[in-house]
Amino acid sequence: MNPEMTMDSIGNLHGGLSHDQDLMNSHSPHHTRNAGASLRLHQDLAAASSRSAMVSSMATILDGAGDYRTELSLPLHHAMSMPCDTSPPGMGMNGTYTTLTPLQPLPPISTVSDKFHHPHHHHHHHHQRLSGNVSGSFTLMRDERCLPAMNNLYSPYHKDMTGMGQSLSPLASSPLGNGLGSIHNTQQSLHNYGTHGHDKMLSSNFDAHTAMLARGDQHLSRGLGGPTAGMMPHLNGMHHSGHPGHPQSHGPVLASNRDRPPSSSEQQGNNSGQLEEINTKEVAQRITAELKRYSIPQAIFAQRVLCRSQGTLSDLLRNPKPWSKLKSGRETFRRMWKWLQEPEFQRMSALRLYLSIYLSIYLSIYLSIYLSIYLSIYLSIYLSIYLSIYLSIYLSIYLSIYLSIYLSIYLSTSHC
DNA sequence: TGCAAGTCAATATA
DNA sequence: TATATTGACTTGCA
Repeated sequence: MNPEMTMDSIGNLHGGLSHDQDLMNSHSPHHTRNAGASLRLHQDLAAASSRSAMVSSMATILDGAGDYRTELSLPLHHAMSMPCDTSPPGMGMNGTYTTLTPLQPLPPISTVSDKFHHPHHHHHHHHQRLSGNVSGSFTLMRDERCLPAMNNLYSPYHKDMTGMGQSLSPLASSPLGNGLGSIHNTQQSLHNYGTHGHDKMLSSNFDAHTAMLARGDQHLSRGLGGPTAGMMPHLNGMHHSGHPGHPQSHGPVLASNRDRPPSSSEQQGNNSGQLEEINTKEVAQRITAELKRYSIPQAIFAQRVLCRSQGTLSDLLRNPKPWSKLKSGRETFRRMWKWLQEPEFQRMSALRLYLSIYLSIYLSIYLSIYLSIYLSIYLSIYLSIYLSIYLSIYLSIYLSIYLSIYLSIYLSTSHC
């Protein structure tokens, strides 16, 4: 895996944003039910956009997938089962609970802080994005979309994060520009390829990849801070948090905690402190919107991307805790965030691969059962008919012969 | 040892 | 059928 390729999106974590603390604080610690109006906005925007071929095929696949929930634990392809099977003694293996067992500890994002101001990184990150966003990430996702791979994404984190925020952060102009802007742009792009009603997964795959190639300039412009750079969520505003024209209070996904006193736990965990904090509410809203947009069931996303249960994901999406209150749960939000940063085709390819494997297993099982039942019924009917005809003919011949002989003998004797 | 965080699986609900 | 809720459990920390 090419570390730089995988980190292009992560690098976008650095932007001129701040944490929308008011929104975060509006949540009760655990079960405040206020998915609320802002989420509705995302959903409305999602509904306004026509679906791409990828979307329709995803929905088709998912609709036809049947009871995938019961199949999620099947030992599928190694790449698919790896996320949760490779966990140390945890819930999936021995029945005991282990918090975050599938998750490997990530190097703190903040650990890149020492490189952050390095002018060298600042000048070179454009090239890194060029290679990573187009080809590198593709290679990654085809083969290692599982969570360990995702975790591995974070090891090059340190290197590629550097300097990202400097060029990107000024582009972050609005919260919608972060998340929904991305959604809209990509949606429109994909729509150009998906207006012919593709029903098959393969065609969808092709379209998605074609669209990705066609959108290469778009991705590049994202990385280079072009007009579409607002698509990328803002990251911590280490360098541009003070931009006068870009207030930070409009829902950044990532925000700097520079302005707030670091908690004791953060001081313990990171010498440099946690430089960026994910706007969990924003991430939750965007994930919700994306899942709805692509008709991705929570169960699939939770299992495949987060290695969590559907209930956990649902709770996190509906009741995101403020970043400052999260502990190990930050990892889950990081994964959501990372997923959001990936190009659509990467997201979908992972899920699609998963579904295709599932469908193959499902169909094989279904066909085997169907054929066995069909053949048994067919054979039973065939044999019954065959035997009945055979027996009737045999008996009739046997009886006729027997009777004729018997009658001839009887008549001969009686005549005498 | 108690508490909070995080998660799961079962169940309820839309 | 997908999503929301809930109780029970593990883990980590003070």
